[in-house]
Amino acid sequence: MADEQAEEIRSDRGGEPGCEPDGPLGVWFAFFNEVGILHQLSRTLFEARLPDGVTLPHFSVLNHLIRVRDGQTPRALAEAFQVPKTSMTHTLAGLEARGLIAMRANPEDGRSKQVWLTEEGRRFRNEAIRLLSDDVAAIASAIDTERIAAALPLLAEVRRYLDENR
Amino acid sequence: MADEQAEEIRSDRGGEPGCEPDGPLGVWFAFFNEVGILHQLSRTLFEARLPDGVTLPHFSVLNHLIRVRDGQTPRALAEAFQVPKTSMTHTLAGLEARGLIAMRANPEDGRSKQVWLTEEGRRFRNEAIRLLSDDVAAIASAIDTERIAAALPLLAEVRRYLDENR
DNA sequence: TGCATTTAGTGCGATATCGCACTATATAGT
DNA sequence: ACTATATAGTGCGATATCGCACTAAATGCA
Repeated sequence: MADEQAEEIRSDRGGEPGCEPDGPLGVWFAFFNEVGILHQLSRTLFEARLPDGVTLPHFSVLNHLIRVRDGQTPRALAEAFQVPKTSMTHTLAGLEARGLIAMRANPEDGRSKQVWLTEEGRRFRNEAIRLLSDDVAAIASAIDTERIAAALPLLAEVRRYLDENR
Repeated sequence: MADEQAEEIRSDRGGEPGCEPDGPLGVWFAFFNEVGILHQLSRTLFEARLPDGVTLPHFSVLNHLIRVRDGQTPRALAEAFQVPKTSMTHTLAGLEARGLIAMRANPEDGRSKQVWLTEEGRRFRNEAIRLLSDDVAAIASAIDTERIAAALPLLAEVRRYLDENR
């Protein structure tokens, strides 16, 4: 399995014009392929550790509200995670149903709401971090975190480019 | 938006034990966050270019059958992309309905099938590459592809680790 | 050889994702 | 001030994702 994917990534068949994305294009296709698989794997891992019914988008929103700023609008959150508004609406509904957030009218915009963490939401997020820590620590001890840290700016650059050119 | 995410990634709040994943753990959380967003952005971009109803998983399977090997089993494909069997079953059903693949009994295993590209499937995949090329080329001209190529082995390493330790 | 256990693919149903269209509100231009 | 246009959030419905359970076939062990 992993060998087949590695073969796909390493293969350099060249030759057929227009059929095989090689050179720079091939690199980028491989990159996005890796991203897709990494996303799949990490989401599966994280959701296995979170309580039943709690998804990665749930946790990510809670984490974002804590790390970045509480009281953000659904629109801002949707943009932060690059998901459609309706997807974010659905995610927030799940969080609100669990009492982890509260949605209140946005005093600066009559069309809008602000998403606020509840005390339960804060506790929940901290507990989630604890639940995820062992696995993440295991990854950190198996793979050189310095290299990941060094790669982050590049990933952010790609993200920014895609965001600004969509 | 991008600034908020950048702030999240760069922030190093330190201090509260057990509440904030910092140091190596924080780096990994940031990494997986980037991966999730990149996946979202790339999927949206690619699916916007593909014909209506054709998803990234559809294209990815076709591409995989061409680049790696035709005639693979549903199980092998599900493993390659790290998706559940039932998800792959659904994806393949969509491809077969469009006449892009044919599923035939696997002569080596009575329980199994093999997924074969049709001529239409090959043509379709080549056309899809063409449809995606302009955007990917634009990305390649904006961001140093060498750096992406240099990062690929690291991404593959993370993928391999997650795959082997799930 | 017989049988317990495992596995491949899928039917089925629940939930997540997300586009379309809409209402209410904000913004921009005259 | 008025109005055309844009925007925030969501109802609704279609499709994708995926777990559970199952049947049929394969594998491993005594």
